[in-house]
Amino acid sequence: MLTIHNSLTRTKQPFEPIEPGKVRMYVCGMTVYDHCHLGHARALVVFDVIARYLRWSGYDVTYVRNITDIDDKIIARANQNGEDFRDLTARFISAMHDDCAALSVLPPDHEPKATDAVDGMLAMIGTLIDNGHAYVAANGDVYYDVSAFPAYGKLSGKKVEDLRAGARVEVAEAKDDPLDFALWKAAKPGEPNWASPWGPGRPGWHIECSVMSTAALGNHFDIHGGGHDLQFPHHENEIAQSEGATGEPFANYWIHNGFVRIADEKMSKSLGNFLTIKEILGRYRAEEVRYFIVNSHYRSPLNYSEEALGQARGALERLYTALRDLPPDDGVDADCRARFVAAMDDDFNTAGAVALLFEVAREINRARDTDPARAALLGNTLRTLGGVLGLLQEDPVTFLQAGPGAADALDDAAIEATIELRNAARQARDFATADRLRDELKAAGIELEDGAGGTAWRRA
RNA sequence: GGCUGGGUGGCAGAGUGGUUAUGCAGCGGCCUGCAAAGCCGUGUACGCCGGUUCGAUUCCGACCCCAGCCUCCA
Repeated sequence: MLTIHNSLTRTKQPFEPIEPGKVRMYVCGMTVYDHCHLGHARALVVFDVIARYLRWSGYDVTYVRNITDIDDKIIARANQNGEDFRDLTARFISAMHDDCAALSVLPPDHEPKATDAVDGMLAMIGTLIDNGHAYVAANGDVYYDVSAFPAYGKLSGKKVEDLRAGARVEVAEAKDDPLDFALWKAAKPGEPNWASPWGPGRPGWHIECSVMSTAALGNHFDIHGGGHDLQFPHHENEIAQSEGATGEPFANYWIHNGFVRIADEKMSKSLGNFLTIKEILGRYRAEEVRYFIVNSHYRSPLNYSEEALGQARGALERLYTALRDLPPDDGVDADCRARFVAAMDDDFNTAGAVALLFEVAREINRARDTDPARAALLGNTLRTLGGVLGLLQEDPVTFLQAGPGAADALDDAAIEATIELRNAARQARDFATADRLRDELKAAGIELEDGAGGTAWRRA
């Protein structure tokens, strides 16, 4: 039985989909004005794993992850570059897709863009005005009236009075209440804009997600996810908009992933302490990054460090080494599967699931010589369960020989030629020469392993 | 200040009212010409102080410290 920690209730609860066997899930995606950083990678990977696991568990999953392709930052960046905002966003959407592919993040079923959903936003804003949840301000903006939604604060645990007490003073106050937020922003000169009943303008950020989610999944759906920083105000506002407009409950389960930290601080654009996915992939393999993310619980803070990524490399080497030289098999060991499921069913405990992977690897190594059939079965088990986490899908020898990915001093042919020379020396019991050749390779980053079937090598 | 979530062995990171997490690194052994890989063994970890209990890292209370949100943010 799958249990999920629901941000809405702040408790772990059994997962019961609205429609048996089906899961409808919406996750807030990227605002595309720059390259994705490691924090984005975590969100991408976390929800990718959740979608993969739900599917593997037998659910018919509809996974929607949006793209915010119009907002203040996009406009500012496009102006700064002197280009049309559409060119800017097209470029970064493409870059994001490259990052996703590198990290084995599967495409969602739908990936709606805000600029394609403006009609729906106009409709929802109209409904909110009509039913008294929103108002048109003197400056042409349309605001949501927080006081008309008594449940406001239920997701974030905040009280309206507290928020009002802490509210910052706004310049040029057009709102009735500092807590009210923009649904529609009247166009300023030179800004991209769309026609609306309230004059030309553009949508507020929060309304986008209310509209794109319900358009794809219906008014009431199962899971809504996103980064922990979106919980307030973004997700709180989505609830207010959607429930205010439809009168139906919005999402049943809210899932928020924790941040990536660097030196005990949140990694973010605004702090400027971020590493882009591309930068990291220049130094570490994508699978190492993915392992690093999946090796901790999705709600915990994840501290970035060189050492942690280095440990991911060692861990994956162990797993792939166990997978090497096994006969094919298409079975999955029932006991291992059950233990994997028990971990994942406990609020997607990927760290516990990864621990099980290592136990399977040890069993393979034990059975390898004594019970090859069992080793083969466990090998397929390891590969299959790893695959649910998006890991261990490469050919083991390819993975081990590929090394860290930096430019290599020696190519494969040179390595193999040296190994042949060395083995000839070993044959002649000229161990001094053999050891010298091995030392040369080691100096070039190549580790040798003499086995019954010959000499294997890998880049360390 | 209000509201969230944390503090686990050298590092990373799960979990539990009493019995081995797991990985990386280390140490000893086996294997090996020697290594490597692998296997076996090996670490009196659970922020501090009280309380409940036969027994608490695990429950309760106070305290200290850290991060996040309250402004754009995965």
